[in-house]
Amino acid sequence: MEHTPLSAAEGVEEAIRMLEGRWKLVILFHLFGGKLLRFSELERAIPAISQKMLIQQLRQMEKDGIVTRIVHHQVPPKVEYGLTNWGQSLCPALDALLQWAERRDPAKDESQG
Amino acid sequence: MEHTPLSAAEGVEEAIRMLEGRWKLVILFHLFGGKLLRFSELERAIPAISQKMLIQQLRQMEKDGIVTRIVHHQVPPKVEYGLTNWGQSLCPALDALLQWAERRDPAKDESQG
DNA sequence: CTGCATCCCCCTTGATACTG
DNA sequence: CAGTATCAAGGGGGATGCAG
Repeated sequence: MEHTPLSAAEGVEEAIRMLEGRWKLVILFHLFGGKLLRFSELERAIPAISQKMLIQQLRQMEKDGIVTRIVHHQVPPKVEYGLTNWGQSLCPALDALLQWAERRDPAKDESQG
Repeated sequence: MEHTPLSAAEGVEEAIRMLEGRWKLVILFHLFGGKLLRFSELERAIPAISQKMLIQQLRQMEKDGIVTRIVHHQVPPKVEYGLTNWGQSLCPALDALLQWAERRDPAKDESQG
């Protein structure tokens, strides 16, 4: 099955919505590599984010099947967040995005035709 | 130069901001392949977008060096939009994103550990 | 046809305080 | 430690009207 620009746009549009928001990608980057991070660890890793935003984005991504939430029933509470297989599979895409981002400075050739 | 998850997040974050918004990716998809589209053609290609959003996102991306604006000084006015080389180089990233998006349905294995 | 300006809504984000 | 509740602010985005 091939994808036309139209249908491709449709498909990606949905994916994009899952990644939208000011913090999701940042969170994902901290989770890549199969790392499991506690709520507080993520908080410390991303100082600029508020608890509300962190939990909100996390929940959203969990609902979308990108991240998993692992609850350890103990005192004090311990909850870890990681990526699902699908979430892990986002790595190539994000990496490509990173490559692109780094192409900004060098060899910037505005002429497109 | 290697990139830590932290610095990678920082770099991509800026790239992401350029792609953020409900319509930018959709617009980009219609422009991939070196296609030049007129304003009205883009409008028709993306019925759900308003003129304001279209021109706004276009301008933004032009400012960011992703798209080029080609004005034909004639009557009636004719303006075409296309991708810069840098914009074209986004293709792999978007394609990877597309691959990811299409992995949703098949082989969906939530178990991540 | 192309593009900009204005008004308006409301969702996202954010700051703070509180609970289990 | 983890998560929720509430209130306030800003910007994204929609509808409409106007101009070159």
